[in-house]
Amino acid sequence: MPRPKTIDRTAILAAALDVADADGVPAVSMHSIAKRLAVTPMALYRHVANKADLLDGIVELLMAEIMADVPAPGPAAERDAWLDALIRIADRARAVASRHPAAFTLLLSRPAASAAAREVRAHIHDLLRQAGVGGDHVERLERIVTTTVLGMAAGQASQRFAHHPPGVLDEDVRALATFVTAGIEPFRTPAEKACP
Amino acid sequence: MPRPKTIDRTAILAAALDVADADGVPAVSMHSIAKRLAVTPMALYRHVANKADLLDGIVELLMAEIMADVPAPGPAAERDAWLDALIRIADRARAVASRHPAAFTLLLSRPAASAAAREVRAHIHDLLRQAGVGGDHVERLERIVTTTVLGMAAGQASQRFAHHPPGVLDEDVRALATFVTAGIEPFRTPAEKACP
DNA sequence: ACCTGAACACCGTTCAAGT
DNA sequence: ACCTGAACACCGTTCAAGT
Repeated sequence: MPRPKTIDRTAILAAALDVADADGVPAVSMHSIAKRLAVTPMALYRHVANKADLLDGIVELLMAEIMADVPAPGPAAERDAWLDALIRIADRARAVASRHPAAFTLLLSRPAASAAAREVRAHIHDLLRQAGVGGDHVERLERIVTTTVLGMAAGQASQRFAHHPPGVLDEDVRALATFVTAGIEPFRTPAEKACP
Repeated sequence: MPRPKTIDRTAILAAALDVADADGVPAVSMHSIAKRLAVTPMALYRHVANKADLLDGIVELLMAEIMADVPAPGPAAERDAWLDALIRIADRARAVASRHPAAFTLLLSRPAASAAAREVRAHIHDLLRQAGVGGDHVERLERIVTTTVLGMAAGQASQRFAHHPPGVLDEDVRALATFVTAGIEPFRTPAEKACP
């Protein structure tokens, strides 16, 4: 006579994200999550392999949240559509970072091997190809661009740049877009380059 | 009759870095460090405020190691000297990251407010000014460049990019240099720009 | 001044047991 | 199948005590 299921992996990850948002990543523990779900710590091990798996689950959740509502890249409907799409993903990353400032740091400290992470990578590969980036540079450039965008979002959200005056964030975002766009330029096929 | 001093902050931080290198950041604990120093955990609290202070100390150590042997920027002895200097700092960051892959992640998750961190920042500010970056963009661009360089070094060292084929690291480094150089370009004064 | 010892609430994870 | 309970070694940090 099997018991009714009271928790599942989704509920556990959601609770973990709640704890991280409320009390920081160090407060994320099997005990604290279990308490929040009104369950014994050991009950979690039926749905989560161990704590590392749990943290990776949070990363997966954040990645999925970044990609939510981002349409798959069409066949380059308009010229420079790739740039708009890239900026939209960066904006979403910033939004997610400000909603989950503490948890967001995990994105840079853990390998991004989940399905959601691979989806984000594949998406950006497509965009870079549309931008005319040569095949052997696509993955390399994706790593660089992703690191820069996620790193800046994490840094702003987690107060790593606490020393700099607030209120200039908009300008920071614009500068980042300019930086990334110009940084990609040398990797695009000559046909796309312009020099007035 | 005061006791002879058996440990100091420097020894504690060195031991902490050893533990992180050997067994990962999660293994860095007051107990594990104390055991390594043949001392009671409580003995550490005379030299370190708490665990957060200890982790910040590791960041300080890594920053100092990055800046070791990097000469202060002279008055722009040669044109494009700034680029060589910037690349040298990035190379040193990569070297430190590969020596301390686990601990290096801390650089991106904790505020860089130590004296050593401020020194690195000031150094890069000077280099960017030499490159002709306008005053109101210098700090902004330093944050972007630092995030990109440290983020890539951390990602490579900590296997965050484990999915990509090994052995292409040299090409990755060259691409990163190209990307950063081109990304800075739009922020330089018109006099320095060239367009064949 | 500097370190020890005992103690606290908390942590990840195990094993065996209950329904 | 799913959860509980007791137990383990470990964790950060306190307080009072030793030299």
